[in-house]
Amino acid sequence: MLTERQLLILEAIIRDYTDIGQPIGSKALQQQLPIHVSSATIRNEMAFLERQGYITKEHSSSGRIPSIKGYRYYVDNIVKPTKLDKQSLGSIRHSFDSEFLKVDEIVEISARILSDLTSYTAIMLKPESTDLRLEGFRMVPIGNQQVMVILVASDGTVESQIFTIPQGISGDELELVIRVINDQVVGLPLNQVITKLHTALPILTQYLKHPNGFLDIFGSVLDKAVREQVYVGGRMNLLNFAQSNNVEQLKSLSALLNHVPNIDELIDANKDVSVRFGYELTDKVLANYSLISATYDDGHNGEGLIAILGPTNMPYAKMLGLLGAFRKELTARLIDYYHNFEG
Amino acid sequence: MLTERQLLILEAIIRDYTDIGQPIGSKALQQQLPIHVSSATIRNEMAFLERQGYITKEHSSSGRIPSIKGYRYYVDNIVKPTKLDKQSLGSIRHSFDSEFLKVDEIVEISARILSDLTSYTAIMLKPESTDLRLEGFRMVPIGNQQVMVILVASDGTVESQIFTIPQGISGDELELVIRVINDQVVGLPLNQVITKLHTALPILTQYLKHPNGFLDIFGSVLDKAVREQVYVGGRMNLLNFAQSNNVEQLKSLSALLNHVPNIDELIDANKDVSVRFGYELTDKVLANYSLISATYDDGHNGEGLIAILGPTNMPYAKMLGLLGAFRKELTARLIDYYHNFEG
DNA sequence: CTTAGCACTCAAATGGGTTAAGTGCTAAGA
DNA sequence: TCTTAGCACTTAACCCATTTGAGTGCTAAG
Repeated sequence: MLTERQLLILEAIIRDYTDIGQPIGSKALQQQLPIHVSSATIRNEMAFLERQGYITKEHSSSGRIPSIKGYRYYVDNIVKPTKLDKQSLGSIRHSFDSEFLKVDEIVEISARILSDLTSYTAIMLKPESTDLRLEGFRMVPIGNQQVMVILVASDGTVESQIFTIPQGISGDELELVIRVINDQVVGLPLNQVITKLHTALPILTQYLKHPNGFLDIFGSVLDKAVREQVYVGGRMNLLNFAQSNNVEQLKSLSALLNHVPNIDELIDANKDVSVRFGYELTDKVLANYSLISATYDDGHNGEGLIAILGPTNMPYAKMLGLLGAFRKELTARLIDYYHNFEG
Repeated sequence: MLTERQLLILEAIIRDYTDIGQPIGSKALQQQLPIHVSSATIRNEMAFLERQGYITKEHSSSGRIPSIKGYRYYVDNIVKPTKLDKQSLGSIRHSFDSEFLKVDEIVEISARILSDLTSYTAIMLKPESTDLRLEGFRMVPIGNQQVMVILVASDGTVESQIFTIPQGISGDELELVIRVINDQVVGLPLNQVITKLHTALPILTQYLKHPNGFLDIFGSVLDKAVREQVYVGGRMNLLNFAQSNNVEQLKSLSALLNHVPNIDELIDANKDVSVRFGYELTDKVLANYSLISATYDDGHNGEGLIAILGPTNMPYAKMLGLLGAFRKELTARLIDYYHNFEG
């Protein structure tokens, strides 16, 4: 158990270190602590904190830096999220303002807003759409030989795709295709639609199996609607915080962002907002980095994920405040979205 | 005028320098030149080339590196584009394979392919769509309160947008809107559509002017179709070739990519494939870098632009070969696209 | 015109000396 | 028992001189 003074010192070390990025010495601490003790006393306390594993040194005569245990203790027990400033809140709301945004776009925009506000890299996961059904199907003639195929899912998601009608299919045949699809697969869960079209409707296969035909269209469009999608904002912000002299590391981080793995490992599912340190993860690419994540629930699908990837020495108080507020705004915006759709 | 031997030496210097990135000395040249002369002779020739301004030194006793004049002479007079290898050609064709791609997607994919094949950064400009007309207009009911608005341009471009019907507009009123739009603005050039809707159809304004109403939809959708669009592939490849120790420069390059300026200055419009060196440009952000660009013509719109941004010491022979071949493939793909649309 | 030979140049690497920030420890004071 | 002044000690960072090696220009002979 840490004394009041030790807590003060640990917090000050972390706050200073996340500010200036340099090891913190006893004299620097002395000057800014609210209590007045000599630097020798602070050194004693620091030695204690080091024995307990909360801080560490870069070399035997350097100042102290927080250890992972120290960071962990700080984010779990000490930190108070900073209230988000009016201006940032305004810019979040402004970005969500348009009524025409689809869920995908809202999530994508979110990644950009977050990376802009933090100068770090933002990762957004769209909620996994389980038990979606195919609610509607339209086919709209566009040009001589083209139609637009439109699929509407039960959550209001709309996907569309232009499709060139193969030579030798008459209008009547198309009518038939449309009718059968409406009768047979509208209402089915999305993941059963393709199977049903493949197996249960042999009568259609002569049209459906045409190369590059309907089945491909359906497949790719359904895929788009169902697939768990990851949006990354501010990739280039890596340059702000990653060790820019180590190009190899920058590249592997960048590669990681293109293929975000093991989401479950990256978050603490028990909390609305959680902090994971790269050192705590098995994948050592993320050592030196820290992931602050929050879940959000749009009320219609599974949980989505918001995450900020930054250096281990992030200003956690500010980031946690920002992420918490953003989480609320996003959830409100999504609920509003579905409200519009249903109302 | 340069002698045969001087040409050989200049070419070898450039080839080696683009390979290894180090100044080239007389002995290294001696070993690989097809002619057999002493290093002293080569030194004499190098001194001559330096007096003429084709090569230069980093310091008084270093090997030689090409000057901009040397690069310019090389790309204008010496270089022979390397034939693209079968494998790369295959991967280009494979990426263009799907029949369902829209022009935007083809161009976007192009940026990715090019950056992957070169390890540099690719910039693609969609042809500016002048004199497009609005060829078709559809409105498809989707949910209780939503319709999908679909606009078809005369080149086959299709843009769509979900639209929530304002409260208090009846089905009959919507019918009226649709009919008037079909009668009055279908067939007009895209850039006149909005004006016409605004001014010449006061009868509709009560519906059209509704907050977040049709006019906004039309505006944003038309905008998407007309706007000159820039796609950038391989931003992260900057890390491969930009001076990675200079984070500031990386950022300004990255910023440049987000707002590609003065296209006309960047290309030599007289050639299918051209090379511009950053040092030749007024904007000094691009000093040290080189832009290989090619135009392409889809036969329906203005010219589009393909460009590769890399270091000044790029392997030009290979890059020119690649870009030339890519240009052909892309043009063929686009012609095929429009053929499908019209056929 | 070519080439061997040689003095010369300069960046990069190496290594010693100094500085400054910071520590741990000890002994005295409250 | 806790706090503090004092001091010896450690180490990265910086500076500066020296060495090394790759490469050049020039000269004189073939």
